[in-house]
Amino acid sequence: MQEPIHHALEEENQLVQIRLQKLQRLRELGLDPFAIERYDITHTLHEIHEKYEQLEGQTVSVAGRIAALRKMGKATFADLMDATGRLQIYLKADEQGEKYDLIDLWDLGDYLGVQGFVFKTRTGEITVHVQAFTMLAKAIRPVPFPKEKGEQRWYELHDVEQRYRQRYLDLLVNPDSRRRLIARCQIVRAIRRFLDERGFLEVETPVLQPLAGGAAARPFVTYHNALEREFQLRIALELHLKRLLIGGIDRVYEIGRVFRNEGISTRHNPEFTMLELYQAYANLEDIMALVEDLMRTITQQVFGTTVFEMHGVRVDFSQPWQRVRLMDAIHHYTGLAEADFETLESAIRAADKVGIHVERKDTIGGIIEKVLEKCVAEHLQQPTFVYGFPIDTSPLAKREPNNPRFTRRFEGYVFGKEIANAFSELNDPLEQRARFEQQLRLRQAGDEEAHPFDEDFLVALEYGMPPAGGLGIGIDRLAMILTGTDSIREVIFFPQMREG
RNA sequence: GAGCCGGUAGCUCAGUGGUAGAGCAACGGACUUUUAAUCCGUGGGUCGAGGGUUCGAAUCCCUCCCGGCUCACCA
Repeated sequence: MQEPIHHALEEENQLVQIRLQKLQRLRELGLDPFAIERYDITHTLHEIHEKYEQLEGQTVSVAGRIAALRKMGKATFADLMDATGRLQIYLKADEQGEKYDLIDLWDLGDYLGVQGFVFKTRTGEITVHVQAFTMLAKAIRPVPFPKEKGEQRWYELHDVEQRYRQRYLDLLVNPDSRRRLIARCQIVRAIRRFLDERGFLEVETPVLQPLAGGAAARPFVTYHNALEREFQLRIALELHLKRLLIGGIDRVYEIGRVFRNEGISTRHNPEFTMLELYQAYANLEDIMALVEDLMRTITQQVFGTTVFEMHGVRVDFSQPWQRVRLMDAIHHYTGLAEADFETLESAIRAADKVGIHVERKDTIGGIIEKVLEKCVAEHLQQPTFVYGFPIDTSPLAKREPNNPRFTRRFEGYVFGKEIANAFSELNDPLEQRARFEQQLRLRQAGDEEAHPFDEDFLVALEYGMPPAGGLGIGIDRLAMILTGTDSIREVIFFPQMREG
């Protein structure tokens, strides 16, 4: 059953009723704000501040939402807000005549276009002295603008649930949220610019796939009516981008949404954004250098600094990253030696020593990665590449030539959190087939999240893939780290919520 | 999925068995360079939903819904 549709008009809410009456009054006066289609502005609100020296005394036209309103008898001050900032406006009763009474029909949140001259009040605030004004749209629900003084705010919209469900209000009234979410978009833009300048081609690959591969995760399943078959939503970008590498696009990337049918938490949203890139003729060390360069460049571009701080830890992305072999890191932080992970039995005993519960489906590599997550990751506060991942959890990476139980794969850690995953990509079709077969055995043994066997991809590989380095970066987690937040929901405009 | 915490006015929050409150916002009034404007006054509530205990429930009990945190899951 669908819920009955609620119209604001039907609401008992007194605050809404009052605003509707004001709207009605405006309409009776022939000033219907919703009849307005355009309003010519000469400057953004920020530009008035920025170019004050030239604009002083000049007539300008600006528009924005009323974010504060201070009526003091026959003089009125209001703050307008647009995407670029805020600006005070000033009106005098004797200049406005009977139009001055229209101010009584204004509410916080209404859109106003004004024309007037720029001046400074005696307290020094840059202000537009309004000669003519037009309401451009009305808010018929109260917009919870807080009281502000400088950086201080009172009665801010705090309720996390409301902030996520009604993100538009959060953006409007919480400058921190606005900055954080915009920063995320700028990070993506900076990454694109960085890769484009280096000759990478941005592509789009299918979201609907017969078999979602390229990662270990449970997919969402959907159904195509005309084809009368199920499809899965992609869980990674990898296998299609490699097909493009095979097709001769030597530097390729995609920034796209992937979907994993798993739990929701402060670090997990069922749909999230991945960057994956592939560079022909490059190896793991090239990708490390690329990550260092990428992080140095985008932090400088977006934040104007390469220095970041979180929970009291300072990192500087202008510096080279540390490089440590995974098994060495485990030895360093747990005392466990590589030899302790030779067999499944010994690996289980080793995990037990450091208090890690091992599940039936876990492989040696799975156990090693658990040790990494539980015992090592938290120590990797400074930017660090951990390399040499176990083969059974890295079915798409080349083997280390001298140590075939491990692969040419690294993960990048910052502030104890993984933000990058890269390999020298496995391009041997025979070995790839064997690795998929191994994954198939894991799946048959009950590991729902083992990599699926993708015959179509193997066929492509058999036509020849160049040696290549590949990289995956979780954009959301990168944004979390660079904006200093612990919740993925703070860097996603509309995070997944239960139906409320 | 488990544990803990929370849901009261538009917003932020008090209120642990006895007539639902405060600040801000709203409304009315005063005020022609204010800026958390100020001053005087007024209205505003399905206390998340349902059930129970009780003379009496925002408050105690049960069930459910929604959210947060932690854990589990999730490379």
